[in-house]
Amino acid sequence: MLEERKKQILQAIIDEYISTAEPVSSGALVNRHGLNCSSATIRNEMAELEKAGYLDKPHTSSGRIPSAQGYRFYVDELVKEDDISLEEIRYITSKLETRVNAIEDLTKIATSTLSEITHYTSVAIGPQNGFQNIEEVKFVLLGTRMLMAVILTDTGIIKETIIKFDENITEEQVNTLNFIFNNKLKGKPLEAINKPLEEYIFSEMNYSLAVIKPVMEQFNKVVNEESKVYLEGANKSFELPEFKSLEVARNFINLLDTKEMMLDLLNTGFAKDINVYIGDEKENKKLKDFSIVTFKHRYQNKDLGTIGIIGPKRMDYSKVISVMKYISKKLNEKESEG
Amino acid sequence: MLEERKKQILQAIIDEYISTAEPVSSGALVNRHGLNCSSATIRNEMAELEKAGYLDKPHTSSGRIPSAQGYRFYVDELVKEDDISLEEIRYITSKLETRVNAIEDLTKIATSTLSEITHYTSVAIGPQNGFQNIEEVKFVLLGTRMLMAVILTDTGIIKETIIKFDENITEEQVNTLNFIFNNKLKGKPLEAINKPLEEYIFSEMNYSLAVIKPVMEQFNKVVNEESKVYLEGANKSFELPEFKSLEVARNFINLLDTKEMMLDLLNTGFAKDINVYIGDEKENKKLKDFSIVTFKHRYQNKDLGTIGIIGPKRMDYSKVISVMKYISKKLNEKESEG
DNA sequence: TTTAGCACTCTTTTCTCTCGACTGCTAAAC
DNA sequence: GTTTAGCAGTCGAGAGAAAAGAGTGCTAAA
Repeated sequence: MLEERKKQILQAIIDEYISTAEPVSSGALVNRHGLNCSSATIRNEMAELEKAGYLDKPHTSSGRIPSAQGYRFYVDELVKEDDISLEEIRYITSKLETRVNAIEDLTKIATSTLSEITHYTSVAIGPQNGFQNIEEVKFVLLGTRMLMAVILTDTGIIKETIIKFDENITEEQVNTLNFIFNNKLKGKPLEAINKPLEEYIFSEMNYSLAVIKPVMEQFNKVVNEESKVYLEGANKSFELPEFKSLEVARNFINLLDTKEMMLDLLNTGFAKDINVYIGDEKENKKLKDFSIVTFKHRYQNKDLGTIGIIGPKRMDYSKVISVMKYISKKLNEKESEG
Repeated sequence: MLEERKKQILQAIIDEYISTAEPVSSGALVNRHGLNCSSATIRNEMAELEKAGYLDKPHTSSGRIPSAQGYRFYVDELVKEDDISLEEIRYITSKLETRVNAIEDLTKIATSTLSEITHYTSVAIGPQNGFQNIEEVKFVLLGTRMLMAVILTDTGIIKETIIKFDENITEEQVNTLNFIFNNKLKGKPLEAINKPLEEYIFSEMNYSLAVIKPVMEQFNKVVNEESKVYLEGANKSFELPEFKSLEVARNFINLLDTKEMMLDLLNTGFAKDINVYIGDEKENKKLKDFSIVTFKHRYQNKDLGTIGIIGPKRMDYSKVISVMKYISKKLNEKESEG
């Protein structure tokens, strides 16, 4: 709907603003981007782009900055999705080739690599419990009054928890627990660990309450606990000019430090492979100065967690999206091998 | 060595500065603290305290602020060690009564409680591996090609790790592993997991390399991995006036974000129960504007980790030290019970 | 030894002025 | 019809000056 030249100019303005963080003037555009017209022509076009809502002006006699709508158009239509160098590809590949034993470690490596390459702050959370099925449950006696329970799910995520008892536990009791829980839970979603199960075991199995009660309590905790938030490169954001504003810096810290907020931000809205939320598109006032880009760490359509970047609205979307696409692809390949 | 009145005045100045963050004038002291003399007298005393090195003056016509030496004297001689209310005692007690299964969880609860009460940023790390002895090692088969190894130490810390294999593992092999490792490691310090052990098992036990190699690799990782840094209330610090300075804020973020630095800060120097490092007393330029107060989470002289507070030099030492003392005591009682 | 009083110092705030960067518009050129 | 040169007008950033205010140090008296 925008004429070709308007698109070009809009792209040039946003690119310029992304790299300088300063309002962009008509003169600067003509100088630094190969546009075949004069600054006066640019000024006319800019005025129209502003009228159409793609640009803002901090004050009458200043250059233009992109509006929220401008960024949105840029992300939807103008972004380069292969803005990634050979060197970066090599670096990512080498990082992701690290042999890991726990799948969460792979998410962590991907997250820190993402931050290293983009120089923004990256975050990750594990998968939501809801979408995981139990493959196996194992109880192990530690000492005489302590059990470790290990729950293996079909995503490869392993949850382990420790259960303490007031009386000694026998090997036989451990075996019974193993039998009961595998019998009832194998193949079921994690949510099968709930009150009805507890009641069933109490009544039908007629099994010692002193043993089963602490186990169920702890299992419930594991199922209901929030996933951990993994954060990388928080300090990098503080080098950016927008963080000179105390309010912006404080909002940022607040955001990162509020686990519920991070979980909420990373857990909603996955219409596309890569999802971009510009400013307060997520209806969160604290986000007004920031953008969030997320993708799901997936394997065979199983959710292994969410990885994201949180940075200034003026973030290098092309680079971030390109790198994410590549990492996402590599993660998938990696899983398939092993 | 300081006359009584000088001490009183120094205390009043530091108390005042701690609560206002503004240079303290002679007038303000007379008004707000019950000193039986005029502002002129105070001015004379202040001049002497400054000459003796306890106070600084930002500029000729301003009030005084404590110098590093002033804070040091305050912490060593003037601090109130029971600056804790009944309400706070109740809150701490209730928090620490939470039944936990893993000891690390207790450290975490203590850390977050500390931050909640003092309103400063608190940090914690687990114990150093060096001081722990192995009580038991257990291998558990998960699926067909995966083992979980659990190492139980005498501090109650449980380390678990996952080991993946390229070929199937039999129950018999698991039993052999359990036998070998318990045999060699029970009662030994964690560091017994090292090259010589590996070589011994290779040569003397003549046990399949395909099995033992991944196990030793993963064990080595566990023994050598750095402890996790647990952080609570980073955003609270940003409400403080000193964080209006961009440089201070940046240094702070940098500090918290650099794991090695945090480990270093929390792992050295435990002459007393509670250790206070004012400004760059720890020879770290980044700390110039901050103070750190730490204590060891101990049980029967076993190190269960370190808990600390990192805040502005102008921190409420009396409150921080009092709360820490109480939490430390409670942690000890708690362990003794159960 | 303490205190009142006052001159002096230095910061903070406010105001004004100038400089410079851009824009928007008009009128001419293509 | 579109593009461009030119120029008036707008606004912010920065420099300086001036005034206000907070506090000290010193002197001399209590």
